[in-house]
Formats: sequence, C-alpha cells, structure tokens
Amino acid sequence: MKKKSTHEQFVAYLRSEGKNITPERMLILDEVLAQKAHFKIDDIIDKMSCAEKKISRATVYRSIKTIENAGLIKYIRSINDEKIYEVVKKHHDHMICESCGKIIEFHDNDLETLQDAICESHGFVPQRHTMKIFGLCEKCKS
Amino acid sequence: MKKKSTHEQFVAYLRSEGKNITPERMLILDEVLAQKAHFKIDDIIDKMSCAEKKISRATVYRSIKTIENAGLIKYIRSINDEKIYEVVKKHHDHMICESCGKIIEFHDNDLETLQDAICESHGFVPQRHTMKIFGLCEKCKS
DNA sequence: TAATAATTGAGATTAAATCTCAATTATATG
DNA sequence: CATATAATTGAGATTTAATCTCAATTATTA
Repeated sequence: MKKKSTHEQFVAYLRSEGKNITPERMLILDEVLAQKAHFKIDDIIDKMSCAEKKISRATVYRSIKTIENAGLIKYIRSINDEKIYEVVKKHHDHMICESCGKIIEFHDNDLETLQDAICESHGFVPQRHTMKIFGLCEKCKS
Repeated sequence: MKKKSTHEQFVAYLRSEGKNITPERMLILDEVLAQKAHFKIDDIIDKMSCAEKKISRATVYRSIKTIENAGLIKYIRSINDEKIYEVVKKHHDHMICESCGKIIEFHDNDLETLQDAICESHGFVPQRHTMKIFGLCEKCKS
C-alpha cells in the first residue's frame, strides 16, 4: 500500500469536495512544498507574483486556505502574532526563541499520553492541540 | 507581607515605567477586572463608550496593551482567531470546545515538570508556554 | 463539443489595530 | 501652590491582513 504523495492527497481532497483541479492551485501547492520549514503567506505571494505564470494575491489567499482545509498545512502564531505556516508532517509541538525567533519542533510521547489522561479526567475528548514554549534557544541563552 | 492588589500592581508598573496614572487607565483596569472570566476587547470598548466617563477606542486599545505589558492580562486565540483576554492568575492551560467554544482552564504539575525536562534536553530555557487542546467538552461530546 | 458550474484577477472593501496631532492632563520642581 | 515639561487623550485617518465583488475565464460533466 503506497503512501499517497502530497499532490495526490490534495487532488483527492479537491475531488471529494467537488472543487476543480486548477493550475493555480497546483502551482501554489508546489510553491508551498518548495518552501523551507516555516513560511509566511507573503513569501508565496511574492513568488507567485513574479513567477512565469503570475497568480494573484486573492488566489494565493484562497488556495492557501484550501490547502489548509485539506489538512496539508497549518500555521502557528509567531512572537509578533504573524501567521507562520508549515507543511503538516507528523504531529509535533514548538519551542520558540524569544530572542532570535528560531522555531524548534519537538515531539514527546509521554507528553501526549499525559495530555490525554488530563483530558479524560475533565470529561474532554481531545482532537488536536497546540503547544508553544517560549524561551531562549541554545545560542541565545548565554 | 500583604499581597499587592491588582490595582497596586498596576500602579507600581506604571511608576516603574515612568508612565502617568490616569483616570482612563484606572477605569479601564476596573472594567477589565469586572469582566467575566474571558472577554474581548470590544466588550471593554462598548462599555467605555457608553460609560459615565466616555473613553475612546484608541485609549482602550492603548491601555489594554499597557495592562498586558504589566503582566496583568493575556490573551489566547479562539477557534475563529479572535483575541480572547483573561486576567492572569496562576498559570494554567486551556481546553477549547470546537463545538460550543467553551474554554476550560486546567493545570497539571506533572505536565509542567515534563515540559521543563523536554526543554532541558533541547538546551532550551523555557520562560512561558501556551497549550491549547481542542476537542469536545462534556456536553458536546455525546 | 456545448452547457454549467467553479475559479480567477483586479481592485474595492472590511475589520482589527495603530498612528497622527492638536488639545488636555499628570507630574516634578521651585 | 503655580508653572513648565512631558505624557496622554480623542477623533478621525491610516495601516495591514484578509476577504469580497463581479465580469471574464476555465474546468468539468454530459
């Protein structure tokens, strides 16, 4: 059972929602996947506005939201409250350096287990969570 | 050693920053403290714009930011990305119901300890964190 | 291939938050 | 207490991110 590529996942999502598969959407997905770990929507808008095939700001906003709804990207809020997007891989949380803005991804099974237990004791059914730890990274702490 | 009231804390903060103690600031702090657990800035703006002594929108925004900088209030983002303020009491995290929007505050010492340990293993010095668990509350889960 | 429905681009619009600047007010000082 | 100085306020203008509008274009279905 081969794992679906992100492209295939997106196409499947579009079909399931009765949405059209347009070059604009696919090109924006390409650009998203070509980004470094974390990116802002303006990074994509800038690229698309001077690309071979120019794509408008409105369409970038619309497509990013579609890709987000497809569960392929998500965002966290930076220190300045900007939306910082990232491609959704396996679940992880974030440490954010207050000094240099560096974002460190981490995952810890014990943490997840503990969270589930806490939810259960509150009669709460967890579906997803976000955790951001702010502080100083290795470089900035000294 | 009596614990300082929130008013006293705010006054102390203003003095320490060389800021003036104005009726507008103190009235906005009063209104903030009179709010229910979670409130939006528009709740305060609405109150202040039809209060005995009217205070402008700009001043509410400015004072809320000052009170926030004083460490007396903070905000989390709701499901719709709105800023939801709350008075800072002892540290806690949040569960947010995706169905009814209910916000549950919780605190767990093991969780905090575990977080610190994880940070240490990354050479990261934690200063504060936010954790939001989204899911379904007791009422909405059935 | 034609009919239908969805999407796009460009600029207008919205909403939250901030800024501008003249008028007002708090504070420090003699 | 009176005054000089600096900080703050109000009102509306402005900014910024994001969304909306609608005619023109394009994808999809039959």
